[in-house]
Amino acid sequence: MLDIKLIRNEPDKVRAGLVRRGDDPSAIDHVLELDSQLRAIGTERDDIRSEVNQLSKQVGELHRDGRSEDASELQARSKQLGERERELTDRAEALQADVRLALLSISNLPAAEAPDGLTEDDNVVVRVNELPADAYGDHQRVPHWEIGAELGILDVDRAVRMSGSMFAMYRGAGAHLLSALINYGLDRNRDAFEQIRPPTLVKTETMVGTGHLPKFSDDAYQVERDDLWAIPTGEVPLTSIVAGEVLDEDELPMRLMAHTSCYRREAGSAGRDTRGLLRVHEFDKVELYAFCTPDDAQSLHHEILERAEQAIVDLGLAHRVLDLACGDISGAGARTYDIEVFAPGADRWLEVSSVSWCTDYQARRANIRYRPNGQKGTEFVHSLNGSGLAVPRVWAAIVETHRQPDGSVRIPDVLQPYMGGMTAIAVPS
RNA sequence: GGAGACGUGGCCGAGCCAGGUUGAAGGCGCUUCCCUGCUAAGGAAGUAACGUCGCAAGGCGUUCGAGGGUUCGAAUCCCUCCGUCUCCGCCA
Repeated sequence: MLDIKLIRNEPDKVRAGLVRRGDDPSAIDHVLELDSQLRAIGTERDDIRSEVNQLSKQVGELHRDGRSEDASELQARSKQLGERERELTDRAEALQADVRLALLSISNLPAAEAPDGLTEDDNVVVRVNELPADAYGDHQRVPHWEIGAELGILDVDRAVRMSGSMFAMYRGAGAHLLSALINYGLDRNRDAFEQIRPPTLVKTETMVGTGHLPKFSDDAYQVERDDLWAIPTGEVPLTSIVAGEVLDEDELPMRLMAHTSCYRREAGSAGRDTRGLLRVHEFDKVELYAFCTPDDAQSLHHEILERAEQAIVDLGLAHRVLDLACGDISGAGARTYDIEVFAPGADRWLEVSSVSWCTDYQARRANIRYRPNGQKGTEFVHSLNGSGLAVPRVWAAIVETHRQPDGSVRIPDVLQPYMGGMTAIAVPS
């Protein structure tokens, strides 16, 4: 969430930022109104509390001096003030909740460098490593679900039978390719990122802390009986690792990565992209994450982007990088790059990574701070996240791109060590 | 799942079942200064976060796992929840 002080001091700047996103700037006026009421009531309440504290202290002294009789008048007055105090506290708490709610619904301000525009058509293509349309042979123009069935490496039908639509099951070399991709994704970042294997079921308050609730409750799987939620992304536990903590500056930047399953109900996209692996309820992902000082944020942002991008390039896939327009950046982000790979069989670009710089927006909500060296006090950290590798779509792009005229699928060189030296997945005889 | 013990400031650890100058003793760590060929040792002072008011100095408020309750007043009493530890049971 945004800093209420920023909204107070520079409301026009905040409004301008929201307008760039296409959001309604009047939310700011609402917050300011609530905030000024809250402060007025808070001041009055604090004054009364102060008086009650004074009186109580005096009562204590009287009791100690053996003059308990003289205390009753003070006690009566204090009790009376207490009623008023309770009243004001109730109102203050209600207002506080309102302010927080209003604040939570306001998105992060886009970075100055983020491209203008409100829709995905305004996204700026930063880099393309695209082959001409006629570079793909007919053998590559086969969708992965057909290839998967032919080679016996992807069994959607049986997955659907046991779990319903939009679930998938990998078999044999297909499953091997899946685990290879995961290990490949982790190993390339092991030089700088600490690997985490977090829980994938988390408490309600954890989901709230990262902003995935209540806003996206329809899109998350809930285990009601135990009040747990299946994580929609590794970002949830990774953010929560240091939630509420004050870090030493020496601990920053803190770079974390995790391979987790991710669970999404995809409630808003029922009926869309239902074929194969384009959109599934449960998928594997290697997530890269970093907490850092504001000074380091932009260079880290580019580093994570480069790591995610290079992983795709080394797999021999056509890809492009988009600098998202203000209106297309998700709520917590100030600037986001998307990486898309081209899947020739499905004949479309697939988003495989979204690398976001969240400034201190996420940290403020999750209350993650650090102590700047040589200064007193604390500052909120900046947080960055990006998919190192979203497995199913990359799997799909590999299978389609590297399909050979004889129907076999060549394993990219960089993955062969992860598959016991296997160079291709052959057509069953 | 059953029985018990516990949860205090950056850390350790008093206080809690005698509720009132306890935002919290003492120690460690850290910062500054003094002493000192260097270092070590020693001495002095300082050392939470957040909110709010104020140009500032500073004032006020909140926080002793979380949330409620009792009271003029709660780290201290009561209730609920979360977590940790020990024992028993159960099970990968």
